[in-house]
Amino acid sequence: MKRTIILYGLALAALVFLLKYLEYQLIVRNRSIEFYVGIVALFFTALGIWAGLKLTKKKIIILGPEFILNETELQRLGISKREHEVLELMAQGLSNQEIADTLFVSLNTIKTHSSNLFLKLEVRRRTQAIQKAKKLRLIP
Amino acid sequence: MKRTIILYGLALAALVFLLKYLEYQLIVRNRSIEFYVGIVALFFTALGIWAGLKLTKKKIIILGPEFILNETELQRLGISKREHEVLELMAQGLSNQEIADTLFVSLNTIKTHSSNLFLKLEVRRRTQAIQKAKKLRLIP
DNA sequence: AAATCCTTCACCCGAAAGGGTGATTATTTA
DNA sequence: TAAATAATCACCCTTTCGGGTGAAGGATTT
Repeated sequence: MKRTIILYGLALAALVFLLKYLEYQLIVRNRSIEFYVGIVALFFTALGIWAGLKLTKKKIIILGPEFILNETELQRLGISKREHEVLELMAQGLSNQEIADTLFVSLNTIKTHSSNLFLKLEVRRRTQAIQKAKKLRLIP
Repeated sequence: MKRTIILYGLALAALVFLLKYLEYQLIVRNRSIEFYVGIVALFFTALGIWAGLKLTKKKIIILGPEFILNETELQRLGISKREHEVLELMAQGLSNQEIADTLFVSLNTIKTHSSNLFLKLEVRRRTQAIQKAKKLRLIP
């Protein structure tokens, strides 16, 4: 930030110098006004681009990756709501028994859901299922 | 992109108009050159800022989150190189047997490594280990 | 009403994962 | 040199996972 302020100061100093120099040139030599105006235009266009870059850089870096559920893929794979719930809890590192307790159903039910999930996701292990589900943006 | 080109064209047209207008003003009225140069400077600074914004916007949005290994945390937890390797393969959804085959060691060795990993990461399952390792930026 | 889908649960079995203990070898450190 | 650390492997045992099959009840669709 300090550097930015210093550079702005230098740019203003350059502006004063440029104006005085052009004024001198206009008297000594005989060139059209457009020529000098063109130079000023070029100089300040460059200055503006630089300023524009400075202004945006930091703002855009703040942008974090936000999760948007890919419902299209969810439907394409035919994953039901309950299966999706199980998938989410699975991704949170819960065991089948813990998932069963969380959803108030039996362990066998969760086993059925997870087996169906593996078939639909075309994987063999829960770690792979989590990986693939994250890749397809089915879970955060 | 088309809009940008059109706007650039409009800006150039405005430049020509501005120059001619200033030329006329310089003859009819009696103002200093600095005044007109100042106007041009302002105009092109604004134009430059706008151009700068246009140029950066799309390029910077492409920036994805890049992985920087948290070696401090790695040392704090006392995770060795080999254990870290196993952790990475684990996160890729490989089974212990597959990890053993990849690293050309026995299944028992991988079991030892993974057990030590779970102790150091204070977790009970590999899914939790992967979760925690990602959170601590030990793996991508 | 019949077909389909979702959810639930059960049983069996084998494979994988995880916990504990102990041991060897090489490298590094004190 | 002795101690500590890292990597390797083995054996035993329990828990968890995953595959296969079957089935019952409810909701939706045809």
